[in-house]
Amino acid sequence: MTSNAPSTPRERIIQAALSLLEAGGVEAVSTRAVSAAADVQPPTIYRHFGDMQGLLNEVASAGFTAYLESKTKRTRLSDPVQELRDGWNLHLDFGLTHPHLYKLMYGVLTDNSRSRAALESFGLLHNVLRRVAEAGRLTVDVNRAAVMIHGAALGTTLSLLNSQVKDTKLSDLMLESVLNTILTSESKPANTSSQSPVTTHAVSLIALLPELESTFSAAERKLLVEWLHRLM
Amino acid sequence: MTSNAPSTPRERIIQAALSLLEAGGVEAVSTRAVSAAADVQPPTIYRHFGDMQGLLNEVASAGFTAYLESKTKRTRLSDPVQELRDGWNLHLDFGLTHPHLYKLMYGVLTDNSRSRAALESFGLLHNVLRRVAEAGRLTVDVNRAAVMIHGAALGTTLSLLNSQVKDTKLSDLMLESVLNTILTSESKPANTSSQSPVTTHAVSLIALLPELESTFSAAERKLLVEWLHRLM
DNA sequence: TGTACATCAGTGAACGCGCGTTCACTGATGTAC
DNA sequence: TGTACATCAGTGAACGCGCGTTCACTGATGTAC
Repeated sequence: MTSNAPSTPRERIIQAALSLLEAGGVEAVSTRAVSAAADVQPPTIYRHFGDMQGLLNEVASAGFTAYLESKTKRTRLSDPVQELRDGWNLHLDFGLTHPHLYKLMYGVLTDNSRSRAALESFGLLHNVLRRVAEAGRLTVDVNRAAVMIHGAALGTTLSLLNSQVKDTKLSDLMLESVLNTILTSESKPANTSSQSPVTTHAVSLIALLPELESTFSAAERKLLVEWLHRLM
Repeated sequence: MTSNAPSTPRERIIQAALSLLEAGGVEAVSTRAVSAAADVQPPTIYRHFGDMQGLLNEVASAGFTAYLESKTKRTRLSDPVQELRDGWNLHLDFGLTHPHLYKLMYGVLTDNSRSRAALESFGLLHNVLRRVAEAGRLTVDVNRAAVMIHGAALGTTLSLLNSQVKDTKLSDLMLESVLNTILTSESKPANTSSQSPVTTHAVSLIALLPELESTFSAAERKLLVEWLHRLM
């Protein structure tokens, strides 16, 4: 299992902190717990990272880098918009598989400005968007586009993390909403905002169904709702 | 200044906790600090709220309610879409003026599910969206629309809180992006005729049914058509 | 109306604990001459 | 090559502190008869 355990104290400390973070959240990362798990005395942490906050910063950065490296497929594609989509999916996947690390990275937990790792990821997003802009496909300022995409990704990720039932289409809908706003029309996705009219009518009917008390029996109503949902 | 200081210990405790929260974040809300500020002994907190978590829950709820009440203009408008926009702006304003309370409410800080206050606000959103759906202007399921709007609002609020430079147009762009996805085009409202909207949707669905070759079995289709006819 | 009793909000003091951090140290490694 | 010295990563032990929580209590208020 831990065959390739890192050998230097510094690496062991970061690894131990990362494990504690993923398992129990940022509150589980204490100097005592870390030093015990890394088989080191507490002062060693201070020698390497200055203080607890320095360690957390390093953990965020290391965790993010490790995740990025594990996804080596992330090459530069010819189509920057496709790269944008890939990056979005990568962002969500990262957040959903590493919730505590994710929250630490994006400074949601503290008042601190974002971690180095967050700035790095924001830089990647910026670069892709610049290429989109160079291709003449962006309708808004690069920075504004970056903030929009990042905000949408953040909100979507946190919503999915907090919700019990995962809406698998949520992520796609959110991305297409934003792309629809920031991309020129020729590069817009085919038909997301204007979903098939069938869906619209089904949605409306379901909403109006309670008014139709006497039209259907309970059993009929149940089956009808089920069918209408099939159309959405 | 504090002319109208609440008199009961319970009120004083909640007020004190709220003040500490707004001033120094959730970490500043300790039993010691609260009891000192409320001029009460620590055990009084336990008598009223069970434990620290209970107090925080109450604080989130009270703070949110107080904010909502301060915005009494929030009446039921004839246009639910306008109400949606108002609600969005209210959400962002709340988050930006009460960052710590906001983060506490929406459970971003902990693994806990959302607070009672968050559920309440989500319920309000749900209600407005149901009216939008009834007006035939929603292209997606009510719940999905609610999750999308909430996610976008959350991400936008947190992004603005974390960023140094506030992009004042960000909020509007995000809202319009989502609305563009979940609303039907406003220029062609679903019910122009004098027919009841139910009839319109039923007619439209029946007309579109032939496109849905694979969605229903022959028997299902037959029954569905019969039911839709009942609505005409 | 007066007495005896129950209820219970709030008090005062203390508990044990884990926290971040610091101090004086040791002992291995590298460097100058 | 050998010796003397500087550097510095890591140790072992301890610091003071504020934390959430608990205990036994007091004294005011309400209620039964």
